[in-house]
Amino acid sequence: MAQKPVALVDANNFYASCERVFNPSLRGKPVIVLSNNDGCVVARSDEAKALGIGMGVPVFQIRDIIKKHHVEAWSSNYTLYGSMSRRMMATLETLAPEVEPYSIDEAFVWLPGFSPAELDRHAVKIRQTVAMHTGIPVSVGLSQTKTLAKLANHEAKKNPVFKGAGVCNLTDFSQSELDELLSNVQVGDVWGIGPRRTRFLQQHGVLTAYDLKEMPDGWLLKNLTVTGLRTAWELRGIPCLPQEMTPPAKKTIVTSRGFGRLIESLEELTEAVTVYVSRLGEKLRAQHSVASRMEVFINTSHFASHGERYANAITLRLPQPTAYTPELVAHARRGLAKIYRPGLKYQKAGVMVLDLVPETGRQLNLFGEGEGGPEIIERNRQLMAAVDGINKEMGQGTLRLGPAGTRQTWNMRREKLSRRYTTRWDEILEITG
DNA sequence: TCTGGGGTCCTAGGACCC
DNA sequence: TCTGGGGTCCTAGGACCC
Repeated sequence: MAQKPVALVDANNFYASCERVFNPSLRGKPVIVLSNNDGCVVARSDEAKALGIGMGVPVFQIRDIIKKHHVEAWSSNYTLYGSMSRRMMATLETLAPEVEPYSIDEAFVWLPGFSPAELDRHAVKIRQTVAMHTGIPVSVGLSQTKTLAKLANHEAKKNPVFKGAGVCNLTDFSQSELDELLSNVQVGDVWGIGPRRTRFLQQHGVLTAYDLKEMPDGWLLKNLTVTGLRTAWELRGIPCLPQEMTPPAKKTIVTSRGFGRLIESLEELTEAVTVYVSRLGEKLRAQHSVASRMEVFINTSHFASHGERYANAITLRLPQPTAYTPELVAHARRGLAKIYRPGLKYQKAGVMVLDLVPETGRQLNLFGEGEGGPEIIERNRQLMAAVDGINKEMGQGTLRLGPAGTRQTWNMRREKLSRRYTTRWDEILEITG
């Protein structure tokens, strides 16, 4: 039976490419994008990779390279990247009926009924159209399963045979040609095989994707659980991973940040947690969910050479499922006060909501007292909808709860932030002649 | 001085029940 | 020495992904 070909379309060096789209002077130069607080490298242009700058390295360790080679180091600008991602996905939607966005910079695209030759042409068209509409370069990998499409995409980026075209189409490979290619792929480069399993597999003589594919099912199940077994089947061309056209609602949502400087007082921690909970409430309401449980966590620095190390978390069961920010804030503050210890220098705080249920499906506490009443819940829901609407239109944080504080001197460092070219009128690209 | 943030799935083990 | 057999629910931790 003929299977449905799937393409993995993945942007090249996405964040660095986004910065270049609006700042052409960065083209041809080594560019890196930094994590929050300008801590680590999270994206690198090809030129930066060629300088030996690794993924995830702390910036302070590569100061010399940055200076010597005039590396352009930019703070991450997720507002910009999110907007560029939506443009990219919208473009893909025009090129194929079945698109599954997988992460901010990649999507699975199903192309039912295409012959291998048509797939080649369509992959080229995808690359050209995305480049034309967004300015972002992408690579395309094609095969019969998601895992093989991922692997093909990796080949399109790394293997000299495919790199020039930026496309690797495995759909017309014979089994022996495919085996040949798989035996040149390190087992650790297979999607789903992380550092831990790579080490384990190598110890057992399983060195390549081909070796993994050929292992007996019983051995795979016993040593790599059912997830490893699925990976091997996918390498054999048997789809085991579902096609998810509409993203399922999230089951947990987290908002957490490291601070721009260490903070000690409960007042400032409370201020930060209040801001995070407000953001969390927005995310929760955006997917029309309410939360039944909440976790609050704080910690000091892992790396502090002085000062005591401390990390703690508390889980609260909410009296009834809610997405009403003032209620979430009240619970978060209560939890924070319980785990706060004075005299420590805190580096990070975060809030998570768990056991999310659909807003419409919640159990209303019909006979509960006061704040639980259905009319009040409905009024609060409308209030939040109004606040979210205003913030969406006027910019995040335009309207917020008073006690969140306005100084926020603990906010993260972003020393070299590009403008929000695509989402803010006052920061739109200017053409000067 | 300086080390990201946000998710999912799977399994094992304990508490508790009949 | 030996000490039921299920079943459910919950949590913690591991492993992986971007």
